[in-house]
Amino acid sequence: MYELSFAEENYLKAIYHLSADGQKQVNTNAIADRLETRPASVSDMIRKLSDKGVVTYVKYQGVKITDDGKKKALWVIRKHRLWEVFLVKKLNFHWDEVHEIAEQLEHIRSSLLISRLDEFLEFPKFDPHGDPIPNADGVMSANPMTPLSELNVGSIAQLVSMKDTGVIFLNYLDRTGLNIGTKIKVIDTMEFDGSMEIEINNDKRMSVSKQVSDNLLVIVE
Amino acid sequence: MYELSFAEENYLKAIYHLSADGQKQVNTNAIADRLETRPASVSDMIRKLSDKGVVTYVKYQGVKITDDGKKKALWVIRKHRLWEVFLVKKLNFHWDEVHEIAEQLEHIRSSLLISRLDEFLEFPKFDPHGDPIPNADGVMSANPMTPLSELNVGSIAQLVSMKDTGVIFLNYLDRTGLNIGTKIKVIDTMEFDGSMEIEINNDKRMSVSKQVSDNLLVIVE
DNA sequence: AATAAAGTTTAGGTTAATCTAAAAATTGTA
DNA sequence: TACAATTTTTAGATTAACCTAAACTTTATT
Ligand SMILES: [Mn+2]
Ligand SMILES: [Mn+2]
Ligand SMILES: [Mn+2]
Ligand SMILES: [Mn+2]
Repeated sequence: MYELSFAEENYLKAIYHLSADGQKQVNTNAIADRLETRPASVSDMIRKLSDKGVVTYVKYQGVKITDDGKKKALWVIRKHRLWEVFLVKKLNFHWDEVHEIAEQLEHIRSSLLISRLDEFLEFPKFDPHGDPIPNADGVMSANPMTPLSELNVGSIAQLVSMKDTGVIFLNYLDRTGLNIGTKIKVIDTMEFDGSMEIEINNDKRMSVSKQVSDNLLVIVE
Repeated sequence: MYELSFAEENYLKAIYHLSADGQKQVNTNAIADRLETRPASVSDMIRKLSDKGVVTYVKYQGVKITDDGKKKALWVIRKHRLWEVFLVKKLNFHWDEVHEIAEQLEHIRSSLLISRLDEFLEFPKFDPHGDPIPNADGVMSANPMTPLSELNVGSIAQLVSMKDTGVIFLNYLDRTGLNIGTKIKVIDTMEFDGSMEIEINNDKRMSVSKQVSDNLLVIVE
């Protein structure tokens, strides 16, 4: 049972992300762009990955990730996202500061470490950017994200991402206490203007306009 | 400002440890032994480290770490030991399971990460093996470890390590409630057999033989 | 002091991961 | 369809980190 090098893991992850969950074939230049490397280096690496059985490869026709490759890519992604949660939830990093560090931490080898970390973080389903965390078997069990505005009265959901990521909107959210991870319960919806009465973190009640609820992406419990 | 590679960091750390805090010169074979590598590889690496100014080197006469090298080694050691504390205190690892994982984590590059981790762990002074954690400037401010047997009556200390790490001894300690971190107060010493009456965690009193107190390493408060 | 043993370095190779430049294949377009 | 543009691969290098085998220094022993 071989182990992938850091570089191989990074390539595999890039291929996975570029392939829309392993469906599409991925072109050499796309990989080179994403990893800020040269197409020639990508060709070299693709040969190696295909020898190891994590991708299939026909010259000049791009690369496709195999089931084994997908499993390995998702394991790296799981580690990356769990570490991001750790950095934000436990070490008080802001969600836009954690990527580079997680890029390093994702390569630490120890499945026991990751299961303990998962437990310590209370089995989060999403990372601080709202991306779902694969489980230990590489399955992303989580529901897809929906705009808050589509929920019915009584629904309980978790804020995981924003469509509008402009400073003005993010500032507004900061002021109101709407952060990624916040629990939201829909108390009421107002027909006439589409605004919504919500309760956040089982505590504070507030009203949000349709414009706001359209831009808040949540996962229903 | 260059950065050391993982391999360079591991060599430098080995040299630091083998040199008794940077005092002594270190021989090629000793480094090779410690890193389970070949003397020829060590010679190669020593040239590189000396080009980078972290060691001084006279052929056939071993290597000596420079002030800059010492600082860099201590930075890696700081990271290693803080991660060990994290693994034991937060992820419930046992102190004898953490070394290999810390050996990987020590190479993660981010000083902000380490200062946040330090804070999260409430600025620990010792790692789970009782070794002192250097501060951000590379200074180990903590008192050195001494065998419990050397303390005077009335001394208060913390159990930080064991000389004998055999299963039989560790089992004995488990049964008696003597764990790493335990607070120990010396109540009395018996001249005739060197045994000691101690109080642990401000609570239970017990007697330990000279053989035991010789093997318990403590830090005096 | 001479020689044997031990320790260390050098010479010459390998593998992983990168690069540039040039060749080859595919794709787009007139 | 022909040819140009784009994409991809190959050829040939480089650097880091290893290795074995052989040469060279230092140290220990008769
Ligand atoms: Mn990475
Ligand atoms: Mn993320
Ligand atoms: Mn290491
Ligand atoms: Mn330790």
